[in-house]
Amino acid sequence: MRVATWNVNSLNARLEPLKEFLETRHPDVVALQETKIEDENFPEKFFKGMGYNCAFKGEKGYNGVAVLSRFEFDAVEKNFDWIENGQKRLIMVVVKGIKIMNAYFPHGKMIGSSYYKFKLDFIKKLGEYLKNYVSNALIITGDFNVAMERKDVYAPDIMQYSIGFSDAERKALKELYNTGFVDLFRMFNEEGKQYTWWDYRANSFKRNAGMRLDYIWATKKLAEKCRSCHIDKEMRSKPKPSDHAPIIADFEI
DNA sequence: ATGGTGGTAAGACCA
Repeated sequence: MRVATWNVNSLNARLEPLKEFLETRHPDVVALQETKIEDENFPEKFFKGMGYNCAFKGEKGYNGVAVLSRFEFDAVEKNFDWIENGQKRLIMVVVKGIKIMNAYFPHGKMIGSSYYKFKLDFIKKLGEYLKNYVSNALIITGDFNVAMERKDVYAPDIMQYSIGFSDAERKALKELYNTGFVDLFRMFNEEGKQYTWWDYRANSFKRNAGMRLDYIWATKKLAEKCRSCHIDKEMRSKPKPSDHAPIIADFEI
């Protein structure tokens, strides 16, 4: 079973690259973030035609999450208003007996801002919710908007004072992680300078000035069945890319 | 590299 995640930065703008991704990578389940599309306009038939069932929750212009799956959904849960405060950031599905939480964490804007406090609160509440399920087969994936370690950012000494790598954000994410997850990418690759996001500006991709903000985490027993996990950097190098690269994980399931 | 680019939507806002 192949699971992927990708912040597409607008589904409409990324339909062609996403089509190519599905046709060449053959994922079974794909978690998408920043779809920026309301449910009535979601191109469900387009994906159905490619063999994917769709679960989605979106809004116009901002946020929005979706899951594409070759397997039937055993369940779809969208009611996380107490965590996301009306923003469309969380959708959870069950496929093949595995719970998959697809999350688009808040950006936080500026350290100390109300957006920042909302981000920290979001991570805390999400952790409290997922704690109930960590003894089972559970995946949390998506754009977490926080880099975990110094080697996950291109300039750690400077960036510890900027959004996405501040102490409080890293601490909050570490607490969520320590409830019982394994970072699948780090199971196979301990090297630094392995990023999932590069700013569109300032030639960041060519300079590899990026951050590792996107993850696929699995609970421990499920992680033991993971055979590979890599960042699909090629999708970031193509024309009209998202600013994020997909991540792909393969399970012996 | 404190400026840059890109998406949405029609002037800013968000990332």
